[in-house]
Amino acid sequence: MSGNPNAISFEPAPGQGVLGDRRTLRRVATRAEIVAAAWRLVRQSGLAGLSMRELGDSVGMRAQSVYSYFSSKDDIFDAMFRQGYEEYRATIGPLADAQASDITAYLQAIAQGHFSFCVADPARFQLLFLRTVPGFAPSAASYATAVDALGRLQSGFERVGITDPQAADLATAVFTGLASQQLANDPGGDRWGRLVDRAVSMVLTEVAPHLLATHPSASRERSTP
Amino acid sequence: MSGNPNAISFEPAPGQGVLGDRRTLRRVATRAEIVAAAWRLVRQSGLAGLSMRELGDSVGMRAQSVYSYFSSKDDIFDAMFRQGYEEYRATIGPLADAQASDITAYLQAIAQGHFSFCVADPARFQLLFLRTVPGFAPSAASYATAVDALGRLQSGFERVGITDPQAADLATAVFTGLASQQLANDPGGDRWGRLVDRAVSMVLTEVAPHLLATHPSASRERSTP
DNA sequence: CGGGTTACCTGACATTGTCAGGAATTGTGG
DNA sequence: CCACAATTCCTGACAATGTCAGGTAACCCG
Repeated sequence: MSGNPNAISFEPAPGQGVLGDRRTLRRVATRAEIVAAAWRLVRQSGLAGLSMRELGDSVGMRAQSVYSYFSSKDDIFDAMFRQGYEEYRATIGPLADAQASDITAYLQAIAQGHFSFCVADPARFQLLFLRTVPGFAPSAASYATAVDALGRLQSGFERVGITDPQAADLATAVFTGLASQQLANDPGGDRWGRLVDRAVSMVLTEVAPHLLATHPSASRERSTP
Repeated sequence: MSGNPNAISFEPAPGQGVLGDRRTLRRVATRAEIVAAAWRLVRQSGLAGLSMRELGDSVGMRAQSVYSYFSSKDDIFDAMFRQGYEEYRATIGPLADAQASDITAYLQAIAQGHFSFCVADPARFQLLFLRTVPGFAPSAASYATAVDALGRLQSGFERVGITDPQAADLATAVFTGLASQQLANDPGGDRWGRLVDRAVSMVLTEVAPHLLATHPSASRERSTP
């Protein structure tokens, strides 16, 4: 069973000593290299433009050899999906953990971070948030990563008083909707990006007006013509 | 030049009399039949799953024969894009033209219509609003149709006092964002659909509070636990 | 230095969008 | 009515795709 070429393992064979993971090390490095190359290609040709041949070329091997690292193209997307959400977590987490004295400023930082993350890499946004790749569905493990990462957003919302799940859904829809519109209708511009702060105050007024009332000065920041 | 097989014309040859559009009639009918079949296939296999062979089969011809009606696959997407926005116009137009005595109810009808239209056909939503098809970009004519259709939404917004372009952008982002989240994270459910009315009142409060103030009873509708 | 695992390769297959060229159908003018 | 012209649809073929099967060379351990 350990010789099954279909079993893509990137953990050392069980029962093996501390040594011998020289190969394993090299293996995970190559996997990472492939995923990095995939991101590179995807950024310039779109998600659907990712070609196994090209991917192989860009890491110096034949397309078929990639299959000893990933069981299929979707498996590569899965690794990208996971990594994308790890990046997301790394982006949003610190913002969500930050000082939240000024509710509006706090949520603005999160919303801006979310928006920037989305528009910074359209292909990534499409993979993580749009579920638009032909037959791709994340594996359970990758999905768990996604849930965890989005949980950080959620907990950020909670800290500003958005505890109602429906309110949180509304907030994510607003912020993700801005990014989506930006990418679809004005890529490279800021037609929707400049609305983020306004959207924040809109959402806060809707879902947590009581908290805003205690900081009446906070919602005035966008009134510079 | 009139014998150029690459020229896909669905207008009668210039200089021809009133008769002789028998062929032309048949031609546009077949084109429509092809587009209809394409929608059917796309609805069950996704946008990227549309195959020329399958499409040909489903209208009773070979894939290559489709090329005498459409110059390429993208050309078919273009026709679908156009038709999709004509449907959108037919959906939103009447709602935008309706009586607008109760501002909130009026905008709710539009928002619900928009949302229903989006989630009714995920493939269509993707084609019209997400711009996620590999190399596709709408032709100038189809784009004009889209602009016109979206203009109806815009004019609906204007009738409830959303005249600021930025406010309109914000509103479309909110409503389209809800649909996008619904399709990506809870297809078939209504986790985001039930937030539409709430989103309407949120948007109105943000962009046209003065108008809401004159109808204070209108924004109370969602307070049923 | 053997033996087994691993890394990569070549070859092949089905499927894709699309071009080139031929046959059959159709509508029109003499 | 019939020949000409246009159109409709076909068959063949090409390059590119994702992926399977099987072979060879490199590595690591005892």
